[in-house]
Amino acid sequence: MKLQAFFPYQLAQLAEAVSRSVASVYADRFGLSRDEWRILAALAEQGQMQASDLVPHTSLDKMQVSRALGRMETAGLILREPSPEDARARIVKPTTQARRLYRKIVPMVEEREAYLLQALSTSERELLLRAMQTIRTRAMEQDAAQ
Amino acid sequence: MKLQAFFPYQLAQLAEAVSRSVASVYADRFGLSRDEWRILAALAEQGQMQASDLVPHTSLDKMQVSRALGRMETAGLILREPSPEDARARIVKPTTQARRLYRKIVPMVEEREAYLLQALSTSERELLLRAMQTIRTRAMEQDAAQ
DNA sequence: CCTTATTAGTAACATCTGTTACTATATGGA
DNA sequence: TCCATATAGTAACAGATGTTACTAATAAGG
Repeated sequence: MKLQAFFPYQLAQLAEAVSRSVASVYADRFGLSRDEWRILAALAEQGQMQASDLVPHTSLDKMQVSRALGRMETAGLILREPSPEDARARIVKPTTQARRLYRKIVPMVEEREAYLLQALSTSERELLLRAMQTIRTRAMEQDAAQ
Repeated sequence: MKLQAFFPYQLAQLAEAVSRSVASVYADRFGLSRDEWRILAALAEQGQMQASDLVPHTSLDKMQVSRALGRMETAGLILREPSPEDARARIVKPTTQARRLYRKIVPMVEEREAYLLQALSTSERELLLRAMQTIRTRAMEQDAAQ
């Protein structure tokens, strides 16, 4: 078997390169971790929600969310208020600063995304995204089987 | 911006799902980490080499290689002998046990790989791989620019 | 109600990982 | 030859991450 030709290996390489490329926007320039960036995006898109709702929106686990929120609170990016509906939960709200930061980052990462996909035609892009979805479903089937 | 539709996010999800799926073979069943698996594959394919040569063959950095080799030596998967050509380096050789393990794992991960790609036609698969290569090149351009 | 199970969130510990820097050896000019 | 620079490999520290388990609060069934 040739490792270099092994699909999961190639995919890991690609994902790492792309992740690094996008992180150079939100991490290097704005000091956000990937998890913080995801949470920022989810809150800016969806508005306030409690931490447990961030889990499905960001594909992070609850500990990653809890830690990222702690850092973001310190950095003044979020506020946490008691939930009137559930005394265990707290409502997470992005601050004005967070919204401003998000609006600053979005065009930059979108440009980066566009650049990466620019070499493909529209139909190639569509096929790529469909293939990714298909493969992901298959990959997840297996561990859902446990 | 919709996080769920953001290409780097989707790609990270896919890579994680695929990685998990393949790791369920070499990790859960044989106790290998991803790094150890890559080194095992490189050594089984290419034969003996020194640690620094494993770096380009596995896309790991030298510290990851050093640590994985330490564990693999303990586990009886490799031997390290002084290099006659360079007193700083040591030649890394897979043991018989390692080769046996590798031959056992290969068909299993290949089957898993085949399953993942089975839903695509040959031409779709080719396009996917080409697109992956193209995008990776673009993603790496940027940080090579520093 | 009441007791059992579940959920939200975090603490605490162990492990893993990234980074820096160090030792030993090798290489490449002046 | 000698000094500056580079390379192979690892140690050591700091910070990140995964796991377990805990507290507080809610839900669910008898």
